[in-house]
Amino acid sequence: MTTIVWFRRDLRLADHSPLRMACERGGPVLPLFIWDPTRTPWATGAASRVWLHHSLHALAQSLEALGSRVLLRIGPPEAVLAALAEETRATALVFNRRLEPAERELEARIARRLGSRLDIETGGDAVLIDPAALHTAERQPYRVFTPFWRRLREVCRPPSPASPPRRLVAPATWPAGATLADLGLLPRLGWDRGITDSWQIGERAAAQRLDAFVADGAADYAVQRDFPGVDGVSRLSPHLHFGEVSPRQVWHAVAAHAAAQGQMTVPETHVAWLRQLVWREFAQHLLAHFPATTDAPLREDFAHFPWVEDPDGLARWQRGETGFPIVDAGMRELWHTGWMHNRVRMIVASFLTKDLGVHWLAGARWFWDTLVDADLANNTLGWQWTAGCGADAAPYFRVFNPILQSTRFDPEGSYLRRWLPALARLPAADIHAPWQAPPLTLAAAGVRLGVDYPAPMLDHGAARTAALARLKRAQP
DNA sequence: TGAAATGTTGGGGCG
DNA sequence: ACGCCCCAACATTTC
Repeated sequence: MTTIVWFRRDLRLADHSPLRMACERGGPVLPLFIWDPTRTPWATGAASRVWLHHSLHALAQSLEALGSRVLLRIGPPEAVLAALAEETRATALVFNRRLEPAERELEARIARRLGSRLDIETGGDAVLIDPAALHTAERQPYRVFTPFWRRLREVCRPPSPASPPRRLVAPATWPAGATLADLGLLPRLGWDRGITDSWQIGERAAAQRLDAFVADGAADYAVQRDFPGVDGVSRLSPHLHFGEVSPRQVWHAVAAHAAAQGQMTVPETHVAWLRQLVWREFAQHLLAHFPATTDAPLREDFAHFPWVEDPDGLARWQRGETGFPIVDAGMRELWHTGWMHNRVRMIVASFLTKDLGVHWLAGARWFWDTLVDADLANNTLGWQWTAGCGADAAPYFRVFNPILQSTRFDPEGSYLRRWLPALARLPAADIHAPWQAPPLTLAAAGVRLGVDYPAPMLDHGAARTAALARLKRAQP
């Protein structure tokens, strides 16, 4: 009668459909997490592994508080599940579906291999609304965000989140499993301090962050969200990626906040933030409909685009040594914390794909390895959007000016100073483009260009012209 | 969720 | 007083 609950990117107990299904079936519940080190492509990146380690630790503690555990196993999921079903004489398997191409193929293999032996039931907690349930009047998938958003607001009525189970029936005997350390998720060299210092990981921390932001931060989100030097965004993305909180819970937290203030609808102040949650939804739907876009451009006219081969440029971008402060600050924030403000993500992505002309996949792979919120759907959408080859993509001529963006969105230079201490003593007027600062100002601030901080690696005006020429040629 | 080039307007300095 | 020019501010077009 045992039901296996296979945890994937849904590392929480509240509002967890498979867990609820398992409880309703009665009988023992066997929570399971599988780590597959052989997994390719888009194997979990290094920063994400750090997060995963701590999130699994938190999940294990929560389950222990319910008199249960999480069983850890290592290997290809279909083999692990088959062996475990055999060992435990389990009768059912429940899990949440995922929308990434490799995960959907995996689910299909599991259904073929185990469907006759196990009662398999799945949940769709990864999204607010199933991709098949939201389409244009011509029954096509949406490729443009705004109509997607409008339609979703009309039809999407996600059910109220479920409470976590109060207790779980444990199996009579626990099968042998791996320890968390056996998974080898933490790096040998201790570079993960920046991540663990920057984040509280796990379901409880996610709930606290959500509650705090809905109560205090969301009202100012529309105006604050573009300023990376201001604490104006929720930073919920890694929690959402690992399913420490579900999109449904976010949706309802906003609605509940409105109701508590006597409003029937979502307050206008919070709409801008929900809109971002729906960008995540849009990305998931796009990936479900266009699975090849993780590695190939959605727009066919980009199939043979002349990307520039520039390993040195790529390396300088990765290390935050381009000489453009806003770009370097972003790349250093990423390296240190595993996260980057979204405005700055757009700026650095534009710099890589337009100024340097480097293939968007190189950027996508770097983000994949270094972001704690690395999410295949979001990452694919974001990079293709910036490069101009994706859904609802930026028009080819949209090239961010890193100096202008910096002056506009970090006018005092507070973000730059935080991540580029070498420039901290420069006045606001000179910090965005230090190579244009008067020599006396540089000297007074203790900045020797090329020594304390790099000289700019290129001329943005010339790079922009070259990018426009490349891009214009690629247009249909 | 862009930026630069180009066009237009109107206030103010100045001869 | 008047016309001229400059240029900031804003609008429009173009890439």
